[in-house]
Amino acid sequence: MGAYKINDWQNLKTEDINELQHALISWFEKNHRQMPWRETINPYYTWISEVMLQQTRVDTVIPYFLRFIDKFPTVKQLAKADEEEVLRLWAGLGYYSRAKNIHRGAKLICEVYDGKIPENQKELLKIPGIGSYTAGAILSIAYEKPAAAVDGNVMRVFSRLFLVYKDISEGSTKKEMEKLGEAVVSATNPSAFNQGLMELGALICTPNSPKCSSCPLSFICRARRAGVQESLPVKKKKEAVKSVNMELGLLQKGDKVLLTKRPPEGLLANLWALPAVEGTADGNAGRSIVLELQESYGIETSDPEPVVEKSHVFTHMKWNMQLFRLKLLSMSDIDYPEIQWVSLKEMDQYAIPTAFLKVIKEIK
DNA sequence: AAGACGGGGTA
DNA sequence: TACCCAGTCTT
Repeated sequence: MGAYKINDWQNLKTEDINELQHALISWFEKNHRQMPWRETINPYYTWISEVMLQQTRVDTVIPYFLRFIDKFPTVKQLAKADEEEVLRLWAGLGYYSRAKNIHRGAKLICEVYDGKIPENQKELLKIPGIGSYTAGAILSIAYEKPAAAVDGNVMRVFSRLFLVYKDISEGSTKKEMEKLGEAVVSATNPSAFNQGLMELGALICTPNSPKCSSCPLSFICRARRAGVQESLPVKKKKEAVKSVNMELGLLQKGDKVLLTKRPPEGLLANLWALPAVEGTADGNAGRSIVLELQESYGIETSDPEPVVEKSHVFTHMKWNMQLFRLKLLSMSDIDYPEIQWVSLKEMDQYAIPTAFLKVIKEIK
């Protein structure tokens, strides 16, 4: 069985494409899951939900989406919000640059497009946080335009349907998949077609143990015919995660804990967290965090007392967190906006990443 | 082209 | 533990 060549699809018969479209769309109409952003057609809802869904599961997104549109029902209200508030509603969802981008995007849409989300790819791609996938999703789902919306699910489905052995982690493969997506998308119902591909990838054409016996497209699936569905798509192995050592300081005043706002760039940017210093795990355990608090905020403390050591694994990084209890001796009178004493009850008023929330709650 | 960037589910 | 995922931006 030879590898599929993408150009083969340009030779596909119109009837075959029609058959694919019809089978997929009718399957989607019958079998799709209910989601809050599917109840009405609202480009703002499509935009917010698609950004939240980037690298994130539906079940995780739903409560965040509902809170978000409740607080910011329109683009204009989002544009007027404080970034701090946007970030607070995003806390726990991960990839926090998405929150920053969506806020910047709302301002741009209000300033340049009078609060209306653009209807063409060129303008959509100018909005921070919208790349080729999200632009295609908005065009097809919110505006019924026959654009491709190719994400990881769709690449998996395509690689199996058309027996594509090219590595899907390569940029060139994604480009070819998008060409393919444009070639096969339904002109009459691009929304159901694109969502159908993704829903199929999520429910039937899963990464492991695909449920081919329930698949509405098994009759045209070349991987299924060849019996190789389990070994597709081809994807380059990821590098091993690198380890990062981090010292955390635990300072308590009554029932309050000291939190610091993280720097505006890099990991967990702009979120509130325990005071942290990266890159040290040596014989002088805890010394760096004492120094950091002294130099940055004029906080004098007693010697560090080890409390707990925890590791937290991110996608490509393993944090080794060493937590030290520090007794507060004195503080300067200067009011630093980037440090706060916060009680456990007040924590939900701050954008605190899950990794830190877990540590803090464990201590209390 | 490669690296940075969270978190939760699953085996 | 290791791998997976409804991606985008920066370098």
